[in-house]
Amino acid sequence: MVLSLKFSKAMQQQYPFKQIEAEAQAYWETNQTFAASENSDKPKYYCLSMFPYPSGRLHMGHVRNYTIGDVLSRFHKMKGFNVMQPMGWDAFGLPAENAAISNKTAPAKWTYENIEHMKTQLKQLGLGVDWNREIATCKPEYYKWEQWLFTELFKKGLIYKKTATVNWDPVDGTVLANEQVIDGRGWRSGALVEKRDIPQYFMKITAYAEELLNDLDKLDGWPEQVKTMQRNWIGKSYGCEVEFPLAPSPLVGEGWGEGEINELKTLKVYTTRPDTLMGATYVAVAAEHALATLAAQNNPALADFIAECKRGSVAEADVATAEKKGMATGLFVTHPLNGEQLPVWVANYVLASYGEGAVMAVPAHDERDFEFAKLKSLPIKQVIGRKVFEIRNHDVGKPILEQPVVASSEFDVNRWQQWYADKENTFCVNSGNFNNLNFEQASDAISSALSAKNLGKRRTQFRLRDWGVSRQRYWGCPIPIVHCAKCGEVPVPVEQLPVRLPEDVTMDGVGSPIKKDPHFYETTCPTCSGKATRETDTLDTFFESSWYFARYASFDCDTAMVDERANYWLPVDQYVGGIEHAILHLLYARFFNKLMRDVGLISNDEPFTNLLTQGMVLKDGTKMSKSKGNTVDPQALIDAYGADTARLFMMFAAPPDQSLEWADSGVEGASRFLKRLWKACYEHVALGQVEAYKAGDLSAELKQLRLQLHQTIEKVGDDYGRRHSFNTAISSVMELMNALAKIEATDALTRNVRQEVLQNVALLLSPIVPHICQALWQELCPVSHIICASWPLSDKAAMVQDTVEYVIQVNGKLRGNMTVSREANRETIERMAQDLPSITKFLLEGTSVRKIIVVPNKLVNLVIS
RNA sequence: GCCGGGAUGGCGGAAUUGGUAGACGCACGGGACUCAAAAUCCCGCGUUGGCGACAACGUGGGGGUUCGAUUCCCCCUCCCGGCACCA
Repeated sequence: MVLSLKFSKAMQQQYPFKQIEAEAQAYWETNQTFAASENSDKPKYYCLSMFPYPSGRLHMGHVRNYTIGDVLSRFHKMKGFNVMQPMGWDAFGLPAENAAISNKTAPAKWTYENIEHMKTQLKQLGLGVDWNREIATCKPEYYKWEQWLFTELFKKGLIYKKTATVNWDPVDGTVLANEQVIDGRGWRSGALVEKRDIPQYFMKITAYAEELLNDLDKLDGWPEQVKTMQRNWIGKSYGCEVEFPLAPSPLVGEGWGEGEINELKTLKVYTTRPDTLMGATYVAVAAEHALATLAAQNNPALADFIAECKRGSVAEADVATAEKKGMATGLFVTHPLNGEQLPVWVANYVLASYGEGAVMAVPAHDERDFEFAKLKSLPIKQVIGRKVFEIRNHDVGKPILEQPVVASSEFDVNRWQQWYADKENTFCVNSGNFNNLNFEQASDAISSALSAKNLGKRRTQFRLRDWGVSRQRYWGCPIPIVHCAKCGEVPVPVEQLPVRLPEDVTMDGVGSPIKKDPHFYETTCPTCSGKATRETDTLDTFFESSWYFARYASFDCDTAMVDERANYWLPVDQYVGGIEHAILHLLYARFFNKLMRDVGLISNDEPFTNLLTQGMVLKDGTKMSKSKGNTVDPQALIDAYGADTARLFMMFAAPPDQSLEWADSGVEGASRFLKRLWKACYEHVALGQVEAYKAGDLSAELKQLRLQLHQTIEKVGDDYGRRHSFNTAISSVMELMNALAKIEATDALTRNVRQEVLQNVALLLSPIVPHICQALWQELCPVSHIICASWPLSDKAAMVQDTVEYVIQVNGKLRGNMTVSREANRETIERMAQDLPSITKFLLEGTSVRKIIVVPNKLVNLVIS
């Protein structure tokens, strides 16, 4: 009685979320509950969510991402793992520069203020994060080490310099990001954007293409869709290099055969379809191709056309969707096998950055070549045929005509293109010696014929290109190179690192401040001590986010990029982040992991064992993002309902990997559920403390409740651990609470069962709504603390059922159901099904049961006619 | 354009290995409580026909495989993500 008084006083009738959440968060902070240590007997579990860009305020995507990571972290802690969940800031980037210009502040100041604010917000969410390990990529202690890695890779030749094309705003005189080009114009100036070549540093990611591709097979814990996207991005293909000798031409006049033309005796192309070589009717080169430049020398019209092609953004989506344009160069090449003269065209649909920047065009079979050939009235020659199949009712797909269709009187290019895609059932036609060979045979024969003439050879090609890491921007990590007139490009020695980025700058909107700051760029050569200049470009911000996962393990190490603790924590056991990072970020991080392995820093091959790609949070059908200005501020949600409601709603609204369309309604439902849960515990505790059910004869109703409880324990564990299906976990706990609410009795045994249910509900929900569960546990089990509790085990004995429900179908339609003893044999089940009153009416005279399908413990289907 | 996804009631979603379509929640309608309202609790809620029992239809559209398809196969439409300098 004394106890009951105490509890009814301590526990308020209303659900006081503000007080509960503040108390729980203070408890975790005081007790350093989530501080991770390498000294543990438990298996380690490194749970990492993609760190945020400090844009100013938390958005719903962050709430979703970090709640998912937190649920998994807390669940694994309960399952007995030594958990580390760190947090940090992807702090360099373009938005800070834009904000600095419009707010007349320095990017550093803006960034640090945002970090402070967002950190407060993240703490309000109640994440089980080890904040001791917090990192910000804009701090010299962090970027010092990527500068060091840069110099090491530079010395190894894995970083090199070459020219690359950027978007150039001729009015502002600046390089534009693809995002800053709107409909081919600069977003501030409105000027038509031009493509411009500038020298830049590149990382040789192509040297790792094969391994990056092959190791995808090891990543069983990654979604298939992400691995497929990466495979296609790396794009390994088996094809053939073909050389088309250049025919002499009056257009190039005196220059022909001399000087640079000597290097252009042939036009080299790469094709994945050597079997169609005999169908090539022209060749096309990109506007950037050397042959285009050469042909334009004495051809002003062509020079104008090339200039036109060089207008607009460099983004591949823009290039690939542009209206097809082309111009003949007046040059011809010789077909390497049949000797025909083929015209050389400059075409805007040829990508300069893939293969050789030139293609052989087979308009009969390739859609883009066809469209271009039609536009320019170029010849079209069919070289692939297919056996014709006549489809009759009972012998579908059996070939009845063995003759190929060589030429169609009607122009049926659609069919030809289908045959091109079908490498299995097609063969060459109109191809001289190669007629009747299939794809494999023709590809081999044609490649051999080319090799014999020294005009081509088999080749493996990757679509993946080396990674350009130079940015002509201020708010990024300075590239640690010194340019010396005598010694060339000199990497900054480790003792002179970091090359610090000055933080006290004024952004005037025209170029990077460090490019105009002699204090920054004037220096001496580390090798000869002569006058020299610093590189003023900074690194792509993907550089920082490609290795942060390793730094969390060695967050305070000041002697190396990472230390031996990295090998304890790595690889990350669970990585959680947006699907929009499926290719670039995840590929670069995998690449860096291998680079760090190869310089001896870590030993694992892959950084992320399991990957959960969360779907986008959408608003009005489009991605919620600051740049689109359609964000919903989660702060209002937390203020009005508390973090637990926000967390519960985000987890309940959609499965984590699906996109989630934001809707304000629905939050109320989450809040109502927590209030009901609170009330149920309040009413229970108010009657005095009891033990959870251990033994005793239960009514059918209580047996049923315990059955549901223990089924729910199993389901929720499976939903968290294996399925990552948080929404269904929540709904099954809701169902359990609905069942509990129907039981009103307050006798001792009922109260024991109710205690058991409520205790377990607190445990099951604590990964999702940790604050309220901690408060409820204090009332339900005041002698222990929920943060130390293990994941509950289900009681197998409670789950034994002696009957099974069967569904009865007639011809696949639901017509009845029945309860059958678990021991019933098949004959009994079949007979019982046919004897059901709801079934007998379908078994009238004139019908007969043709077949009975029995799916054990599920259904019976009577097939009648 | 290319690569990868998605589409289920008025809405978010469930159906885990081809086996009861619509769990759970929201919204809505009705009722209880209240002077009244809010909150809370109870009941109903795919569409069509029927007083009803019930029946037919129904998972973006079209075809196919199967005793049985939201689930597998083929074709199409629309929407979303990525496309190398947004992060």
